[in-house]
Amino acid sequence: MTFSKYDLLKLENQICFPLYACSREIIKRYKPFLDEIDLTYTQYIVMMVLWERRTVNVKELGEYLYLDSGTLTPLLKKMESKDLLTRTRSAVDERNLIIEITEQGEKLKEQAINVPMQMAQCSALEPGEAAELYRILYKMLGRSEG
Amino acid sequence: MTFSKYDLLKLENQICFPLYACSREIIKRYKPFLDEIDLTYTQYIVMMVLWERRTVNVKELGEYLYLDSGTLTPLLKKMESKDLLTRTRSAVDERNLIIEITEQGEKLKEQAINVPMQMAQCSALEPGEAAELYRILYKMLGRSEG
DNA sequence: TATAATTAAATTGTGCTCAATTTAATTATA
DNA sequence: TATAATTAAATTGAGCACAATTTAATTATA
Repeated sequence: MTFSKYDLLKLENQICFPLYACSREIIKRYKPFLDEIDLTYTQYIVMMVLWERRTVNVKELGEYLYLDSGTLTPLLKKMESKDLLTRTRSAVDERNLIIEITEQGEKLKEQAINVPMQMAQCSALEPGEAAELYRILYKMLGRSEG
Repeated sequence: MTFSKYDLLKLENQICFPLYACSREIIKRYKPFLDEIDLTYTQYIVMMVLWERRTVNVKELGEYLYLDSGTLTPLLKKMESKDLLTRTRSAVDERNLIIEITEQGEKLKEQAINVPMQMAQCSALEPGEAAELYRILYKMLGRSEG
């Protein structure tokens, strides 16, 4: 077996590529389940934050989800028009936009409960592997946990 | 500690979310290095295939990269206009579009060689962790290797 | 061998994603 | 307290990503 400096440029030697491919493949697997509750994947993770916290501002939301206002602003406007959340300027500091879940948004949680269960069926990983994957990914993200 | 059926809906209990976030964060880290050789990340992985194989058709390329013609067609047209590759219908079967690397494209490999080296500096993972991550991701993708 | 079925790209339309810039509000400083 | 610096969202523009449909070529079948 001989090695070349070009080996580093082979697709099979990249760590980012399977990460990128895997992320998109799994999001595709979510699609049929998310279609049933009329959410895109990005809308779904926004709802996850709101189901836990009820209220959050755009900056915090962006930090949680690693998304910026260029992505979030139009997304949140669309979700507001779907009556999943409200957008209100903070009275204390008008630079901040406060996102709050609506009753409709809360209700959706009951239907969404089936999504992670259905997705779990799709995974080919052993529980230990999933845990290890989880740990490594959060290490890469530079957080100790979620 | 009490558990609820809603725990499954918490962002911190998802495996897809850190995958999705991590993928985008790493691609962002590539950007300054890829800017130097005037490639986007998607163009970079197309070039990786061409640096290894010189020639490939769109269907095969899509299988390697998990991308469809809706993504690849405009991408490849742009790369053709940058003189990185040529697009030619197969004489044997005109449904197939043959992508071939140009001399320019070959030359770019010399500059690109620095990209994986520079990226390696950015990684916070131990070699063993990177290997394990790699193994698990390809298992999820349903391939034995890259 | 006409017709039907299949296949490979291209096209269309929707929805992110992000860098860079702008706008408006707040805070720090001369 | 005016002015400068900082901050949070919004805006703009470029580039994917993908589902669904269309077009054109090839293969299978009646």
